[in-house]
Amino acid sequence: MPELPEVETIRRDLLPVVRGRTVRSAWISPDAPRLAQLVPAEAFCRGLVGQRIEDVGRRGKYLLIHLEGGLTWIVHLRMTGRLQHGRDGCPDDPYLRAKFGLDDGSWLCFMDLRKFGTMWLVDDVDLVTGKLGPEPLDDAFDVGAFHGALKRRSAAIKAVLLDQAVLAGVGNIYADESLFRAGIDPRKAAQRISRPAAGRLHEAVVEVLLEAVGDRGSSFSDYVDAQGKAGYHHLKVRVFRRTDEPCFVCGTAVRRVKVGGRGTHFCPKCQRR
DNA sequence: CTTATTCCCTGATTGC
DNA sequence: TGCAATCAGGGAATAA
Repeated sequence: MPELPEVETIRRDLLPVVRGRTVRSAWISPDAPRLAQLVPAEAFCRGLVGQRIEDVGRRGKYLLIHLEGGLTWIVHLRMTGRLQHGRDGCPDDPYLRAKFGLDDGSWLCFMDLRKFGTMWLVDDVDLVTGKLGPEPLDDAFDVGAFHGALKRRSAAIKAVLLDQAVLAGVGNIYADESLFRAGIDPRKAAQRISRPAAGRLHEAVVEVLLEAVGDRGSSFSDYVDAQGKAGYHHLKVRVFRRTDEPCFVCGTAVRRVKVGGRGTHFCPKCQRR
């Protein structure tokens, strides 16, 4: 499942191969009717053809392909979406939902088993990303403001970490990993997190995300980078999907519970309420 | 404003 | 073994 580190890896992969390229053709599969947002697929494709790619950015889990002339092509991969660059065409994949031909003969290929992925073509990025919280790897991710946001929420800290309006880009994997590193029980009410604990969590989120970016993301199931290769960070996780396996710190069996409707993994000894 | 629940989607897993 | 029910989860929509 692509979270901030996975989307950032794709951004970095795509930037040098698509910058300066012009979209020559666009196709969206009729079996992916929800892929193009706001406008029908045909209008979306028409709007994209002829556009030159100026830059590739990211906001949270959203990939921002900035086009010359002010439009931005926004891609969200959700659960199983993949965005790959093909030198001479797209992979022969039954879940290929869209493909975009570039003026150097290469292709941008979008695969998505579960069809949750979405794209927008907008002149105002804020229309899509306006409600997102701070970027955890920017200076804008301030400890004091973070603790203040937690103070206002009675929900479990795990659920609040997943709220993109509090913090942009953290999903299930990195929420569990960050809480483990900070030694906080994921079920603890966010408003009961002390200032020192909020400081530890702030630091843990940044560390975990930086390490995962360095490892080119985690490939638990579907995620691959823009070349179709897996990341490495799933080999290093401490709790995520390690149910009943021993904690690397204390040996206690990792527990799995549901928090905010999401599978949640933690060490009952290292992470206390 | 908040929180909890449902939905989208399909392959993998679980249960009888 | 076989088939149906459940699970996985990001985020939008909806209910309360």
